[in-house]
Parts: sequence; C-alpha cells; structure tokens
Amino acid sequence: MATIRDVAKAAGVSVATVSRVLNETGYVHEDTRKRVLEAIKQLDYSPNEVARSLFKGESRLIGLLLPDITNPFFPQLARGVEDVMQKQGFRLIFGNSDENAEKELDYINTFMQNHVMGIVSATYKPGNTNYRNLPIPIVFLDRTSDGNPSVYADGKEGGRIAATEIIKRGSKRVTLLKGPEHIRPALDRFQGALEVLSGSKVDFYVMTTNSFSFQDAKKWANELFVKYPDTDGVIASNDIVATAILHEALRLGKSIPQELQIIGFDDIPQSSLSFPPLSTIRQPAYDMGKEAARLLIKLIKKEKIKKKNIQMPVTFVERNTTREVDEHG
Amino acid sequence: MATIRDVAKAAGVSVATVSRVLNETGYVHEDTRKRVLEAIKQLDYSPNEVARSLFKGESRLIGLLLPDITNPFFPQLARGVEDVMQKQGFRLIFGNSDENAEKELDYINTFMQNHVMGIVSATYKPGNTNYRNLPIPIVFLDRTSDGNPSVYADGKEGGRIAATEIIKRGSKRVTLLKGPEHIRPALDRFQGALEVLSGSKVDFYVMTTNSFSFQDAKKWANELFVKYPDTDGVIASNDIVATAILHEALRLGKSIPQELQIIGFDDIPQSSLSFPPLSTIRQPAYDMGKEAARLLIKLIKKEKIKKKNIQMPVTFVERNTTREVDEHG
DNA sequence: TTGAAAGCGTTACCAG
DNA sequence: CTGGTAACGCTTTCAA
Repeated sequence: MATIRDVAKAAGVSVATVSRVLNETGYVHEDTRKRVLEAIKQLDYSPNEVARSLFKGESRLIGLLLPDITNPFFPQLARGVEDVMQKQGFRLIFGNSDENAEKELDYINTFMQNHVMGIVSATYKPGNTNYRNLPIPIVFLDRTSDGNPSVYADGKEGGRIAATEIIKRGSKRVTLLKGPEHIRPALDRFQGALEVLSGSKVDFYVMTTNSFSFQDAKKWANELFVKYPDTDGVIASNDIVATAILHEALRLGKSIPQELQIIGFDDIPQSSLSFPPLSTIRQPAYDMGKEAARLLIKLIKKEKIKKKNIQMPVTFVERNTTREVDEHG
Repeated sequence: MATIRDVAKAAGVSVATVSRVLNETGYVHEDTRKRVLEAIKQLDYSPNEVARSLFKGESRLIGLLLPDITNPFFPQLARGVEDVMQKQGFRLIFGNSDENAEKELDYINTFMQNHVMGIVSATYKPGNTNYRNLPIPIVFLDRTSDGNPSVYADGKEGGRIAATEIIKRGSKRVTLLKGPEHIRPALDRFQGALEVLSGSKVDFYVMTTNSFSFQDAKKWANELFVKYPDTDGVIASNDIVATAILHEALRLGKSIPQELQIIGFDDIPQSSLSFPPLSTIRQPAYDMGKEAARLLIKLIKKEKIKKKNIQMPVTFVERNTTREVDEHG
C-alpha cells in the first residue's frame, strides 16, 4: 500500500502538497497538481481512511442496527439506507441486536470506537437507555424514541385501515393479533385496529403473539384456529404471521377469502406471491430506509432540518385474501 | 471521549503502563493494575479503535459483500457470518453489489482503506478481476473462484437430486429452469439436473430465466405456462421462482402436486409457509455463513487450514409440491 | 504557492 | 516492573 509520502516523493513535492490536491484545499499550482495526480495514478494510491479518521476524529462510516436481518422486512429498510449512504460515500457497519439490549450496547460501543458519524437504529425499545447522550446523531427507523429523530410508518392508522376494510368487507367475528408488546409499531397497529373494532358492532377476539419469527408464526396460526374456530376475519400482526395463517387456513380447508379474510402488515415482497395473494397494509420500507439515511446525513452535516420526525403513509394493498367490497351492501 | 492519556494521568502512571494493562502484555504490578482499571472505569474509557488500527495496520473489521440483501437467501448467509464474527469481536462493513463489478470494486477499495482484516464475498462472477492480489484473505461464499478459499453448496448434486426426485415421482414432461448464466451455483444446478434428465426417458424443456428477482419471477412463471402448458413438473432455479410458479399454477387452476410437481432450490424460510408448502433442495445457508466466517478467521490468524474449499451438502426437503413416491411404481 | 512540523490515540521498543 | 518516545498515515497550521 502506497502512502502519501510515497506519492510526495514520486511527485517531488511535500506531503502537504499532496494532501492539498487530495482534498482540493488551499492553493496548488496547476502543474504540480498534475504531477501529483500522475504520481497517484502511477502508484495506485488511495488515502488511508483510518489515518484520516484518526486525525479528523471523523470517518465515512455509519452504524446500522437492526433487530434481525433475517426477518424479510428489514432487508428492505437496510437496502434503502445503504443505497443513499453509498451514493454519499458512506459505508455501513451493521449488526443484529435480536432486540437484546446488551448486544445493542455492544454494537453501539464499537460503532463509537470506530468513529462512526451517525447511527441508524431499528431496534429501540421503550426504556432503553443505550442511546442516552451519544455524541453523534442517531435516527430511529421503524421505531420512535421520544425527542429523537425518526422515520416510521403510521402504524395506528394502518391498524385503523385494516379493521375498517375487513369490516367493510363483511367479517363478523374478527380475530385481532396483537404483536410483541415492546415493539412500538406492533402496538400502534394493534391500538389502531382495536379502536375501530371497539367502535364497531362486529364481535372480535384478541390474541397475543409475542414474536414475529417464522418459527413461531406457525405456532400462532395453529393456536388461532384452535381457540377461535369460528373466526371469519384475521388482522395479523405482520405479513409473516399472516402468511402462516393463510397457510393454516388453507390446510384446514377453509376457502379464502369467502370463509375467512386475512389482512397482514408490511407488504414484504413475497406477500404478492402467496396464493391467494395477501391483502395487506403496506409500509414503504425501502423509502423509509432512504428517508432515514437522508435525515441522518443532514444531521451529520448540521443542516437545517424541517421535520426531525418523519411519518410515512401506510396504504391498503387490496389483493385476494379479502373480498371485494359490496357497494350496495 | 477519554483518551489513554487521561487514564494515565488519573491513575498516576504512564500511557505505556495503561497500554500494558489494556492489552495484558508485559509485566505490571497488581496494585498499579488495579489503579489503572479503576481509572478506566471512572472515566468510562474505551480504547480508540481507529488509533489502534492505524498503528497496527489491522482492525477488527471484516468486509461483507452481497449481491442483494433483499433476496431472502442472503440474509441467512449474512446472519451466519455475523453471528460468528460478532462472537470473535469482529464487526462487519457490508455492501450490496447488485452483481455489478464496479460497485463491487468500489466496496473492496473502501474495505481496504478501512483496514478490514478480511472479506467474505458472495458476489463473484467468472472473469472478475476485482480480487486479484488483495493483501488480505478473502473467502467466497455461495460462489467459488478458482484457487480461492470458499464455502458453497453442492449445486450440481442438488440439480441431480431435483431431477431424480421429480422423475421418481412420476413427472413425464419436465420443465427445467436455467438460472442466470454467470451465477455459478445456478449453472451447477442446471447442469446437474440436465445430466439426469438427459439420461432419463422423460421429455423435458429448458427455459432460461436470467434473474432471481421477485419482480421477474412472476414474468417467468407466466411465460412458462404459455410456452409449455402441458408441463407436469418444474425444476425451478430457486425458491422465489418456484413460489411464483406455484402461484401461477394455482391461479390457472392446476392442482398441485397432482397435475404439476414443483421443486425449488435454497429452502428459504418462507418456503414452508406457501400452500402447499414447497418441496425444495435445501442449502444450509446459515451454516454456510458460519463456516465462511470461521474459515476467514483462521485465514486471518494464519492458522493451518485443512480444507480451504468447503462444500456443504444439499438435501431434498420433501414437502407438498411433489407427490409421494409410489414404492411399487 | 509550497514545505516543515505538530498532533490525532495507540502500541512497542528500549532504558532504567 | 515502569516510563519515555518513535511511529502508524494523514491534515492543518504557520512560515517562508
């Protein structure tokens, strides 16, 4: 690896000059600039980011904290973050916390030790103190933490929409799945749906599902039909669970959506590939990731921020686990 | 942020001593050790990794290069890599190449600039020169590159198994989907299946699908039944495509697996949630990731390596898009 | 317009 | 057992 000194020597100038042309800072004669550029090319030199980072106390690194990249919702967020960071010359250090505060803290610490310029975190849980007085900006993604910048979807509204749509389409005995208590968006959805359901005249059951994993999803699906065999509408806590429920319903010989309607949350890519394709409340995950990255960059550059809490809209994606609405109903 | 000097001052010793207790290198009296530890705790000091990295020319960073984290196969690999790296104190810088050599090179360069100790790459394409004479170890994951360490599944055998099983279960007009030419595992699967099909007495069609994306998968599925409406067995290029085909077949009213058998590749988590659940050739993605991480660490530590090319076994996961084999057939 | 040199926070070597 | 100090590769004054 060539160093700046090698370049200086090759170009017959001082390291200071090389540094100047590298950073386009200060005056440097056009001729010497050319010589330096030439030398750089010859030696295939590229500056050592670590040395740079040490001197400036800065870097081109961003920390990305996810609960679990294996959950299909998060890769989309991650990709959104990465795509804009990449274009801006930032690289991501990433870690999965498994919603575990210790692991999370461990990552945050090493992020700091590596001079990251900011953090995007999708793992905040209420009460968590890991983010207290961090000297760098942090934006929460998919989650919120009071007072901190964040990008998230309107979960409550999503819940309302889900309940409204399923009722509008004729379900009379709705089962509402409540996601993990400590995951804010899950709680929001639940509350939104609960609000509408409570105010309606349909019967409904609430069933708690305290995880989102593939493994457990099957368990919830199974449990659901044992407990509430007569349910004719399910508002699932996310698309994975919804898919598991669809699977189980089909296995039990129920016709979808005639006997049973199902609405999921998230609109992960595979949801349109189930059969029948899943009706769901869509979160614009990729765009949320991008938005979060943009916000963080502004924060890092200390630019003026209009809104530091960005709420993204959710939409009902009508596919075929819900019936068509009867206009004359 | 406290520095080592602050700690030294607080403990009334020299930075050299602090460094010694930090790294447990060289002698230091138990009493002073305690004083230093105390000061470290008081100041909430933790060593600056950047300075460390600059001095040692090393770091605790690993580069991870993926084609696209949004494809559900890769998060599993990534998680495997991360889990063992995490335990060993390594952090990941990660990037998606989109199978684009320039983007790939860009990432590799910044990896180097950040002193990563090694790279795990799942994006190699034949002919790619981006990895030529890198001064650090690299292990290819899911791909191979002649001479370089790698961890991959036995795609060819997977293809053979898929063809054998589908024939054994009675398909007479098999459609074999050929994945992207430049993706080695896809090619291997294809060749393995082709080998068995060619040697059998069933008819078969070959259809080329040059991507693995969700978007395109639907297109292939559609095309398939237009071109080969009489096919009664599909060997898909991966589970995403298989799911899309299952979807389309169901949409067309075909009964699965009676009229049409489908076998996928990978066994991504959602494959067991389709209905009917997808029969597939499983790759142990998570374990492959772990294996790759372990191999890379050994390489970094310059430990003796038994095998630098690790082939992982594939297995037929019999679910319900294939019929039961007729023992008396 | 250019160069010398200090310093970013560590580690490792050499004396003592 | 401990301390002083050079060095890692870079950027940034300060002088020239």
